[in-house]
Amino acid sequence: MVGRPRSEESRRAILQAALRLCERDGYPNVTLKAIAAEAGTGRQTLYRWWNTKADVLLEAMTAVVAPGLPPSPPDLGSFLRETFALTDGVAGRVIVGLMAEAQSDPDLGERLRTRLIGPRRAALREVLERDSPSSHANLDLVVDMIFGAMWYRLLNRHASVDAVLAEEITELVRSLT
Amino acid sequence: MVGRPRSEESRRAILQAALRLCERDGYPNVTLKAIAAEAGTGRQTLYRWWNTKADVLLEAMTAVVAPGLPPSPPDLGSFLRETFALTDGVAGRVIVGLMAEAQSDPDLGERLRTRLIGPRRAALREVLERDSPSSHANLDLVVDMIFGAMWYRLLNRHASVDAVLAEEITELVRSLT
Amino acid sequence: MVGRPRSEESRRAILQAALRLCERDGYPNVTLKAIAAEAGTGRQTLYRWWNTKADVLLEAMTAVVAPGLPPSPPDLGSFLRETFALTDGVAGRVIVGLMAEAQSDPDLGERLRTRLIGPRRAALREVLERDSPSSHANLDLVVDMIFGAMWYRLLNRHASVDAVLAEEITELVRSLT
Amino acid sequence: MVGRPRSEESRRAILQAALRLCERDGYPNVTLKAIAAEAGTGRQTLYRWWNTKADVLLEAMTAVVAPGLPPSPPDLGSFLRETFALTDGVAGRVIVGLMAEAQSDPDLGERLRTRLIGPRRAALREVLERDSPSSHANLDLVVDMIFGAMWYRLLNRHASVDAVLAEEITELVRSLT
DNA sequence: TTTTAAGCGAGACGGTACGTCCTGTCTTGCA
DNA sequence: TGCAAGACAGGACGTACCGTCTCGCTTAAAA
Repeated sequence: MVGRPRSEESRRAILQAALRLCERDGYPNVTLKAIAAEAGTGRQTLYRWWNTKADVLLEAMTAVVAPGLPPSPPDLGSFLRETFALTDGVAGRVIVGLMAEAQSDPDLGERLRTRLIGPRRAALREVLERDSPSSHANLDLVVDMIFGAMWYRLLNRHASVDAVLAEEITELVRSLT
Repeated sequence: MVGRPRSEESRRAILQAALRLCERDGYPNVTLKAIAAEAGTGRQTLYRWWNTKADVLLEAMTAVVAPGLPPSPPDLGSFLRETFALTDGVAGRVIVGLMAEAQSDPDLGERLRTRLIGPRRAALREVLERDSPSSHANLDLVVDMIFGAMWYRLLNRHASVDAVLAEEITELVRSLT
Repeated sequence: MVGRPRSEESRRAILQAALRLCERDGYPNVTLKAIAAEAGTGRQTLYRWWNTKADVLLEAMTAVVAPGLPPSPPDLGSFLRETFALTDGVAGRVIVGLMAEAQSDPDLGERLRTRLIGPRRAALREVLERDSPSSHANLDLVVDMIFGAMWYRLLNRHASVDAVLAEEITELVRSLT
Repeated sequence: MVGRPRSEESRRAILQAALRLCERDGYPNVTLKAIAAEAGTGRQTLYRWWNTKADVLLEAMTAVVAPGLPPSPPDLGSFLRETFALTDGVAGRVIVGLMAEAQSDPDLGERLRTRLIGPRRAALREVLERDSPSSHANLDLVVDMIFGAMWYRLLNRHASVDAVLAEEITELVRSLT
């Protein structure tokens, strides 16, 4: 038997409620109970489709972040500017929260790499290959150092992740040529 | 009047128990209750001297990590090799857990920067100034990119933080000259 | 919407566990934690339906004591014999514990009077009115002195509350005629 | 060797602090910790001389109540009036609290009977023997019923323990003659 | 006069119950 | 069969009090 189909309305309500609460309370202070309450949905409905808070927000992120990214990546400067712009606001807080949670949940780490981090690495690689052919030798290292600087600042908050950083990195990479 | 002095024995037992449990269960799965039980101490004793799990482990880290670091930093290669070596084992797991927790606890973030991250940044800066004078222009950016690569790999686990990475970074920095 | 209904099974398990522990350890040594554990129930389930240990045992008493009492009270002698018989065993210990606790909890005192003590007073009054019409003048005082003697002995334990006491009181009341 | 003698000042401070807190917070809400703090004394000093809260207050009562009682008991009416007058205020609350606590502490019950309840029973007996010789037959029962009515009202609070009650009891006892 | 042993206020110690919160599962009736 | 509601067992949270244990300091009788 088939029964009643899944409520698309509930799904959207849950994802939006999750983002709203992350914005208001910060990722780690959000609970599944609160998400369900905020979404006006039953708790079981949430557990039926996702297993953890991280699952919910990972889906919310892919639904939100993906559209905001350039389909065919332009030059390094714009790529970094656009990427860094996305880390401002909820998205940044959530993705940092997911990364933090992944430290104790290897499966989540795997999904994070596959669905969020990996594609961004590939995109940066592509841009670098096209834009700065000389750095080919250690391309992966350069990718690590660029995104590393971003993550390091996002986590440690000793400096901001903004257009200035994009410009400085672009210049430094150009000097590698 | 003075009252009974703090038990140094309990203090050490708690710090060691905390590290032991982090090694066994992973930072986020450790509870203050379990630390007290493992240390054979009362729960109130723990709360008397620390407020949170993060406080306990921050103190454990400064007590453990500090002695393992070179007092006067040598050349860049050895500095990175020794630094990266420390991230292997419990210390790495704990410091990543602390960083994750700091995302929702600004005060912890501040203490982390002051007591752990900041001093390491200063040390790396010093090494770079002495070792690679040409990179002075963007010294802070270079520091961000080096430690960024380390953090990025520690968190995302797409590659290891080891002597090979130290070597590759050293070479790349030399090419900036 | 309705939600899952209350578990009648848990309710009974808690009431019985409470009585069992009172019998084993004595009313004041029973804790809500231990009741929940003994009943195999969660602590929150207990707090959902009752606020205090006294509430649990007040309900347990009304469920246990009420059925053991004569519906239409017979002559004074049998009334006292049956009433005194109930004070033997757990019921006596629990009701004394409740009375003791009511000294620091006025609301509990009120509930005790309404649900346990008051009805017994009314019943004794009725018996006296029918059985010893001459004592009408100070009926409330006589009630106080009869039940007072019972409580005084239950609390101070200088003598037992048994059929002998019932007989002696009956004779003395008859002599008031 | 002898060492420093006990501080009589601390002893008095503790007893007074205990009574003060009983008046303010009610016997069961008073803790030994709070008594020590209120008395400005160390906690160990308290434990050195008494074992429990009940011990402290039992001593406070005998020191306070005893002087307030008639050395050679007069007629029944005045005896009851004076006795009932003592139950008003802290003394009543404390003695009820002690009686409540004695339910779970047989040793305390024994001390209570020996030092407080027993002497009062003996005094009432003596008064009755002199004042109402006819009730000799069941003297103990009459004592139980008189003090019982008092205790019953003190505990259940359905009526006050005052001069009116003293008068009513006196009349009723006279009618037994 | 000096010892010396006990009492003193202060307050940390290991332990345990408190009442609250969230987790993941379950059981209702309605759609 | 999905869904909102909400009760269920379980377990960590941070707080309070318990009775015990050191501290450094009095205090007064014994040496």
